[in-house]
Amino acid sequence: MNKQQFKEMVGFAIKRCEASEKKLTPKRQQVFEILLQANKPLSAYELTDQFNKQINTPILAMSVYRILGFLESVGLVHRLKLENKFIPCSHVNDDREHQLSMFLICSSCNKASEVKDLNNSAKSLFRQLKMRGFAPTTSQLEISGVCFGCQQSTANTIKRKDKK
Amino acid sequence: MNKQQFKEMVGFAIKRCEASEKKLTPKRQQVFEILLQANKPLSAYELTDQFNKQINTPILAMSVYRILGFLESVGLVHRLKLENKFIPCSHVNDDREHQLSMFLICSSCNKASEVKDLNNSAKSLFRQLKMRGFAPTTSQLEISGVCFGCQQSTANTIKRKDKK
DNA sequence: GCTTGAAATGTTATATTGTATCAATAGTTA
DNA sequence: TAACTATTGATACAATATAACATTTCAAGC
Repeated sequence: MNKQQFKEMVGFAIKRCEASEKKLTPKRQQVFEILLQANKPLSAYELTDQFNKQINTPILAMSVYRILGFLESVGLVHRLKLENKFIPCSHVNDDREHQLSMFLICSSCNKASEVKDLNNSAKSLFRQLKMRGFAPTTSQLEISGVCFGCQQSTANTIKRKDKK
Repeated sequence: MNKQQFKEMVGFAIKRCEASEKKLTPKRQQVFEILLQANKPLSAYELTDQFNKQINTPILAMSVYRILGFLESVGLVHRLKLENKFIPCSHVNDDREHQLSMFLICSSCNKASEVKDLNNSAKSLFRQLKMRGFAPTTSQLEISGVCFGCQQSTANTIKRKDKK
């Protein structure tokens, strides 16, 4: 994430909080910023450690949990249940209500990306379930796998091995 | 789950372990049976408590974790990440390799059911992702929502309220 | 200015979930 | 029987998460 994007995201957070008349206090903003900089999901405790390394007003894990709860409640952060970690919501410049997000979690590099429900595949899956009597409320599908970059490097590694 | 089904499931577990040349020890079988009887997902500690209520040879949570790990490794138990709980695999009489399971978790009654990927909806979702560069390895989709039974009772409750 | 009430944060304690480690035991094989 | 392996016991501890109450901050109204 470059500086420009970072600023955009922070600006979005400020806007979002103003819109819902909630306060983005310094610590709340700092927690959000650390999550942005991390570039991968962080656990609450990893976040706490990072906070205390970077910022001179110390914070306790308890507060981090509360702040993460707040950020989640205003839709700025998502909690990944597969890993008990947190990532910032990626929908800057997109105030539409979150329909259905998918989180693609790479088991190789541990990064996660939030993607839209392309082709409404997930939506149609949910429709199937509904037709059969189960009414989904999940708004978040978490899928682990291997991202494009890691597939490439694995392929290269194998190639190199072959050459020997 | 009736007695007949229960016996079938236990029989399946025995068969499955024999097939993979692993031992289904008494405790392993008892843990599996408790999970069957529970009729809903249990956490490792809930399972431990239940075990110690029902069975006179006490067990520690540590052992329960190990046994759950074993049962998972032979495909008799699934771990639901959404809730950190465990349920028995429902695929009795079905030795095919587990392709893709979906777990429908009711947030009202807390029961969970494992369903097949009807219409290959999930499969086609995964295909979409693969085409876009992400290779899913998840074999388990967890979806929370409200089951049919609970939808009915909620509807009835609302009706009753309306009458007043 | 002061006060007061609500929201945020600090602080401590504790609950819950999960793993590491080494000892003891049981079951199997030579 | 001896020796090896797998299983389980037992203790400790790590990691994740919440409860409860105290303190601070800060805006609203006097």
